[in-house]
Amino acid sequence: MSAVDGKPGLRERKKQRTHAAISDAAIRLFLEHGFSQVSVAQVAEAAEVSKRTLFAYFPAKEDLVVHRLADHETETARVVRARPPRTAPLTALREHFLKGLRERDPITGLNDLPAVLRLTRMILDTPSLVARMERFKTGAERALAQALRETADTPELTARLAAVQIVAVHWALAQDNAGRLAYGESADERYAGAVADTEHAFALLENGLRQPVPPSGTYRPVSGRDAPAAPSAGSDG
Amino acid sequence: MSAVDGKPGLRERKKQRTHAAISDAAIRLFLEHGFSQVSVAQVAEAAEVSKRTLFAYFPAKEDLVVHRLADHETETARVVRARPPRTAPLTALREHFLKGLRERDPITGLNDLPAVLRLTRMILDTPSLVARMERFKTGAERALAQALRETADTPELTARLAAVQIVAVHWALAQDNAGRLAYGESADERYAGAVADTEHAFALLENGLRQPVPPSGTYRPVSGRDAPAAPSAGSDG
DNA sequence: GGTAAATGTATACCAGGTGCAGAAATCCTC
DNA sequence: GAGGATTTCTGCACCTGGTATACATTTACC
Repeated sequence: MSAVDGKPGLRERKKQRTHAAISDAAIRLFLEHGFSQVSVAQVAEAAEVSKRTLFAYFPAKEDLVVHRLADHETETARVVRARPPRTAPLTALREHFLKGLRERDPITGLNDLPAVLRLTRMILDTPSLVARMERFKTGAERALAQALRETADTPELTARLAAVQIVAVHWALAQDNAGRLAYGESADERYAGAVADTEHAFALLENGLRQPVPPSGTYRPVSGRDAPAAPSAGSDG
Repeated sequence: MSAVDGKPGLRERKKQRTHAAISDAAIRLFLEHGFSQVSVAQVAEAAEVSKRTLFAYFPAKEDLVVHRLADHETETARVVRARPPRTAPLTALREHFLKGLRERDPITGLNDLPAVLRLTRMILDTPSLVARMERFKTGAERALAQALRETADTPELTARLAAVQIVAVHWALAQDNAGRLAYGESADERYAGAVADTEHAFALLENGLRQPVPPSGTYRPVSGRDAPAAPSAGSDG
């Protein structure tokens, strides 16, 4: 017929449409009735596809949900690789995370659009989905460690250790934000605190856990609180 | 009958015996044929128990393997709580991990008894078992964060961040050791390197990632070496 | 010794996931 | 266009992990 289309080819386009159709049906059903309440057979039926085909597109039920987050697996590594010259990896990562907060990137846990909120909630409430996210963490650690080795001349072990710390902190920050939003706080309300916590967390990464870290310029050694003077901004206290 | 026995009670003893019987049969079969090659029905049959009873003792197949590591979930938290007065949590944790290395505690990855080695290998090679271990990590993080809050007056967020970093580093060190032993190195050969890496890792935790740590020995942070004088001892290079 | 509670068993069942053989669609070539 | 090669989809049977039900057995307690 008309060879107007550029490259993709009908087969390829159809595959993408099927992929999207299955994913959409799955998310819709899961959000409506809960992840464990919906069987893959029901998802397949809703997507007008056989169960066998569904598993050809998604290796497991959990992937119907988390495949959208797969891109983030290499995000930190990409940020480190793409950082401006003479910039420390940690600096680039902090700026990137702060940008994510500003833009309410769901990966930071600071997006309160109803759909995002419910999805986040569902993931955090479903052990098997959390487990799948952990696997992403592992992948992110590996990719980040490699990026540190290749672009910052970080020795093997140091790169690995730095990577696991950084990924763990990222995840903890995001989970903290998500938890607060799930609890009812709005993204705008949470924003200032999220920024303060992020700065705090990266300061901890940079300076170590040895002594309490100065929250914002003023250094308080051992007075017991490393939270800022205005307690409502950060989350400690 | 004879009320000779002290406290346990027959029922209790029988339960413990059944528990052990199931676990032993499982480990034996898994080591012999591989985790995924053995069905829970086979384990139940080998333990002379019904499948239903097996699941009454172990909530999931993976628990047949990892239940022996359940105690370690709260280990770091206990170490922090039991530390001597005026000792920093990190110091206590470092000493404890070093002690584990000396004693070839399997949790450090530095035990090369054939049985331990094969079990470690099996766990690391089986995704679902690794996932189960990750859940232990999460539990360990929570417990450690609480211990830090309660015994070191660490503020909420700081405690959480410190906990995830510490647990991640522990795990990374252990996995590195286990990986090397699985690769053929002996525990005794690895010991010096493991100690050096541990010191390096804890120095990183204490002092932060700020200044790139020198590849070999020129940089001495505060006290003594965080990288050994002989570069071949550690793992960076 | 008898009885209630706990524990174990057999059976059937559900859901996730895979293997297989064949139907159907797409692609490529003429 | 027609035809065959190739890929994809489907229906089906099947396996395994895990659970619900209903019934038997053991243990503890009086």
